Amino acid sequence: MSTVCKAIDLLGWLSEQRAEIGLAEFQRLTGRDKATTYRYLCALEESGLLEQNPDSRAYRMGPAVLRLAHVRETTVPRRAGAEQVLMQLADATSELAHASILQGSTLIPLADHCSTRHSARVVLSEPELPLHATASGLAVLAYADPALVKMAEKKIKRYTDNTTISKKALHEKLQSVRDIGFGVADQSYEEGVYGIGVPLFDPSNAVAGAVAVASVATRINEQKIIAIKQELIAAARLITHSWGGVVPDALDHLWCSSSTSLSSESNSLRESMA
Amino acid sequence: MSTVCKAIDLLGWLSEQRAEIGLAEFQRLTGRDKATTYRYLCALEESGLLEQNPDSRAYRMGPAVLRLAHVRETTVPRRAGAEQVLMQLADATSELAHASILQGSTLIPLADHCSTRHSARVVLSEPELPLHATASGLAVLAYADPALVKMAEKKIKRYTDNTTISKKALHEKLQSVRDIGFGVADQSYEEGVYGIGVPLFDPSNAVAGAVAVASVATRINEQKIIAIKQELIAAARLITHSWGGVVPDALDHLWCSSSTSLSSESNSLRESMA
DNA sequence: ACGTACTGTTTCATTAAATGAACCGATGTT
DNA sequence: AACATCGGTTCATTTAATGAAACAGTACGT
Repeated sequence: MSTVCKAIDLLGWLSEQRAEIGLAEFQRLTGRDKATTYRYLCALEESGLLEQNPDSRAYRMGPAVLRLAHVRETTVPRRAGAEQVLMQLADATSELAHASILQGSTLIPLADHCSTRHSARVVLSEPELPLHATASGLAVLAYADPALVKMAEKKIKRYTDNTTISKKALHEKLQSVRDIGFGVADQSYEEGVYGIGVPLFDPSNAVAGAVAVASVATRINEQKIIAIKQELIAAARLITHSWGGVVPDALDHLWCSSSTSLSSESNSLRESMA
Repeated sequence: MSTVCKAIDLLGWLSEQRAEIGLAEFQRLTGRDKATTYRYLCALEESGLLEQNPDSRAYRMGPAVLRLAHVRETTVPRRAGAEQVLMQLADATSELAHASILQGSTLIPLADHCSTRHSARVVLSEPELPLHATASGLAVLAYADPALVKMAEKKIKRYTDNTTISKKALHEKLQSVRDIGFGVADQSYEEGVYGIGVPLFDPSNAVAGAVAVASVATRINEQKIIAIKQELIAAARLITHSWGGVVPDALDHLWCSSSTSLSSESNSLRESMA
C-alpha cells in the first residue's frame, strides 16, 4: 500500500459520530508510528483535507473536501454511476435492470438496461414508480423515514389483483422487506411482471433510490430468484458506493448471510470488480 | 513537499469546467514524470478520491469525496470557521466584526466579535440584516443573483435619513460596490454606525454571506477605512476558504490591486497565517 | 498500411523521502 | 513530587519513491 493511500485512509476514521480525532488517538486507531502519523496529518492539513481545531488541537475534516464534492456533484451525474452497473446486472440476470432515485416523496426512474437474451421482456416507461406496489418502492419504504411511509399510504392505489391496498398489509410487507433485505413485487404493479429490488443510500445514510430487476413472471423460479438477489446485492453495493453512500450495517449483515447461503458462483459483477 | 501532498494536489486540477483529465494531460499539467503521475492516480483511485471513466479512461472526481464532504458539513458548522477569524478581525480593527449567512433571501447574523479596546462600541442584536441598508447586505447583493436584488427591492424600507430607498439609487450603489469591491453603509441602517462589508462565497461560487466591520461613525477616518478594508479582505478570504468557496476572479483582482495601494503593514490576519 | 498519440505496464539504478525510537516541553492527575 | 498523556520534534537508518527507458496495446487520421 502506497504512502499516499495510508495517509488518505486516515480520513476514513472521521465520521459524523467522530468529528475530531487527536494525534494519539489516530496512532492507536491505525497502529502506526506516532511520527509517521503526525506527518500524514500535516500533509493532509496542508492539502486542506484536514484542519486542526485550534482549541482541542484535534483534527477534523477540512474545507477542501467541500470543493471536491462540489466538483463531483456537478460533473458526475448519479446516472453515470448507475448505468454500467445496470448493464452488467441486466446481462448477468438476462432481465430488465433499472435504477430509480427518490426525489422528495416520488420515486423516479433514473436509468435502465435490458438484456437482449429473451425475446419476451419487460420494458419500463413509467414517469414514476408507486412506492407501495413496486419492488423498488417497497425497498425504499422499508428503509425510509416513517414520514415517507405515511405519504405512500395516502397514495395507495390498486394496479392489479395483487396490489397491496391496506395500510396494515403494507406495514407487514415492509417488515418482511426488512427481514429478508429485498423488496418483492409479484405482479402487484403489472400483471405478469415479477420484480425484486433493493434500496440505495446516499452519504447521509438515507435512502436515495433503489435498484431492481423486473422479470417476466412465468420465467421466474426459486433458483432464478436466488441468482437475481445475488447480483442485486453486488449492484446495489456498487451504485451506493458511487453515490458516496454506505449500506447500513443491518442490511449489510442480512445481505452477507444470504449470500453465503446462496450459490457462490456466477456473480459476474463481483468478478468484474477484480 | 511530501508525496502525499503531491498526489492530492492532482485533485486540484479537476474542476466544474474540467471534469476529466487523462494521464498524459496530468503529466503535462504537473510537469512530473509519467510513471510517477500514474502511480499517484492509482493511489487516489484506490482511495476512492478519483475514479476512472471506463469510456474515456480519463480520471474524474471519485465517490469518496461525497462522504468526506458530508462529514465536514455535519460536523463543522460554518460558524466555527468564522468565529476565530472574527476575533482577529475585531482585535485588528478595534471594532465590531460580524459575519452573516444568506439563507434564501434573508441575511442572518452568524457570529460576531467585539474588540474590548473602546468603551463606546457598536453592538449587534438584529435577527436579520436588511439587504439594501447594511454594508453586508450590499456586499451580498452586488455579487448575488439578479433575482435576489429584485426581492430586496420589494423589501426596501427607510431606517435612517441615509437609507437608500429608490431602486435606481440602490442599483447605482450596487455598481459602486462592484467597482470598489466593498459594501459601505454610512449610517444608512443605524445612526452613528459606519459599516464596511465584503461578500463570502460557497463551493458553487455563489454568494453565501458576508463579513463586515461596524464602527462608531465619529471614530472613522480615511486611514482607518483603509486599514479595515485590508483586514476585511484577509478575513473574507479565510472564511470563504473555510466554507469551501473561492473568491471570484473579478473581486480577487479588485482586492489585490487595492491592497497594493493600501498600506502593507499591520495586517494581523495575514501574519497570523504564517 | 503507416505514423502518431495515447494509456498502461514493467524494469532498474539512483535518490529522495518515509520511518521509528527516543526525546522535548506542556498539561494534567494522583 | 512523581507520573502519565498529549502534541510535536530530531536524526540516523532504511525503505520506498522516482524517472528514464522500453514495450504492449489501442485508437485515430493520413
